Amino acid sequence: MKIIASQFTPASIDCNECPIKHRAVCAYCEKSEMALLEAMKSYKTYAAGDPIIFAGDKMAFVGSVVFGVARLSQTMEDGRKQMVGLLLPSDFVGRPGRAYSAFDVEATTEVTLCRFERKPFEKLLRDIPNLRERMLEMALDELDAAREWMLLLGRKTAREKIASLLTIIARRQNILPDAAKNEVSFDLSLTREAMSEYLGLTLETVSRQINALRKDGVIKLEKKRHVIVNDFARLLEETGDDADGGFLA
Amino acid sequence: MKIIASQFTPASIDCNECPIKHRAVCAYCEKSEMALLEAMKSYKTYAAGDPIIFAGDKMAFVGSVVFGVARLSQTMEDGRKQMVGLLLPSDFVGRPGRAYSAFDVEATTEVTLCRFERKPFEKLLRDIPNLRERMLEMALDELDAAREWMLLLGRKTAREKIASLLTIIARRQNILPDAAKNEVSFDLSLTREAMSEYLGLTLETVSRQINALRKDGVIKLEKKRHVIVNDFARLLEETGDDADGGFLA
DNA sequence: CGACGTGTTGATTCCTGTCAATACTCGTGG
DNA sequence: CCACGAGTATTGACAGGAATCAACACGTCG
Repeated sequence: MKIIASQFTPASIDCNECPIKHRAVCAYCEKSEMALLEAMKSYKTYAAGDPIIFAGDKMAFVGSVVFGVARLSQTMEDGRKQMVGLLLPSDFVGRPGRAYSAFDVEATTEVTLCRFERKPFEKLLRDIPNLRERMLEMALDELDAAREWMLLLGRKTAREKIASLLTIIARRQNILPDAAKNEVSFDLSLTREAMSEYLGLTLETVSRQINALRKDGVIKLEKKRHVIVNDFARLLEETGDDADGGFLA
Repeated sequence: MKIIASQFTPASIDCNECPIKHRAVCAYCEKSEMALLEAMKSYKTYAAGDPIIFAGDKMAFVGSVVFGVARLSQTMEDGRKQMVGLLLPSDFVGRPGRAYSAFDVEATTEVTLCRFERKPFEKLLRDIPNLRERMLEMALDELDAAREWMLLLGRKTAREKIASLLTIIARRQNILPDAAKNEVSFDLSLTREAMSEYLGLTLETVSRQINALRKDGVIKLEKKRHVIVNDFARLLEETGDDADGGFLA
């Protein structure tokens, strides 16, 4: 058995110290409300590749991603697979008001969840306006993201899809380019296969297009998973999106 | 100028008589809460093809589709276009908490909206828990629908896409097949072009695949826009989805 | 070292897009 | 009444981009 970092993470975290407290579903809660959540939370860590929930399974809990990357996906009978959600720290897992999961949830890297049993959480959602408000806001944000993703899946070329994914990952890691230095670098926490599931491509096409972008000088690669972008504006052009759309939003 | 039906529809509707009162955003509201909404609502009708909001425009209002079909879509600089929402009666238009629309909204058929000014509506959303609860529920439902749609866009073949769209339209018009007679028929309120925007295809491919399904005896056509399905189970097989997935949900 | 997971690269196929010509439908106006 | 035109839909020929099938390279771990 591999030794994984989680074995050294504390069994629990003080909510005041929580790295996602400003963006998670609890972000708007007041002290007294936090106490209610804190009383019922528990942490669980999943190894990279482990399933968290299967589609059709009973959802006993919901929760927030604290560390790591998880993904939401759907699989067709013949094995075709499409990722439909990329869950980074502060993102919410599970759907209140629904007993069974419509999607598979898997850990992509090692993932730590802050979990709540579904039923009690749903009660808090009814009782705490601040919680429900944040939940609504997050759902609407995800809906917007899903719709951007639909444009990518339905209309973009393979090259544009790759460029778009790279900018999305760069943005979500908050490694936005300085006005001063236009260079960014970041890790792809996804394998080529995971990228292909995200983009609706085969992993071969992903590999080819990444290398095409490299050959064209749009990106540089280090160790296959680390990307260096010298000219972020150039990468943005390759996405097919409006030049400035992403930054004004 | 063409004479349109809307010129004969009443300027306002009593909420008690509203055809969407059980499913719209106001569905959970009590009498006193309905009164607040009723005081601020106004109706507006748009002709088929008319824009309702442009992406980037200030959103002065939000509202519910009462009659007709509208669509939410995104356009790339070079004209590629992807529909990202199909809005049928009771569906909500606009995003509370956001001043500018991220998407284009257009009337596909003639559409009547029950509109609320955005700012006052947002205040009610804060004040009326029943309203916020329904709003959250609708947002989560739309998110699930968007994720199903992503599977369609990313992984399904053209033929599967068409079959899927037909079942979606049949379901949303609540023309589910009787256990007794397995035959359903319904109108496509979408042009071939609108279908292509929904499915991430060209209109030529849509036309070809519809006719392929017809030649294979899966569907029959009347007047190009009316579909008759003799064997709904057969159509479901063509979608690529799990045979029973849709019905258990 | 060998096995496995991951990634790259090549040859080929085929589905869908593109370009183009031709019907069909429905109003409008001569 | 028929001709005309615009919008919608079908059909064909062809091209191209991504999928498929297959071989091989790289790194890590046992």
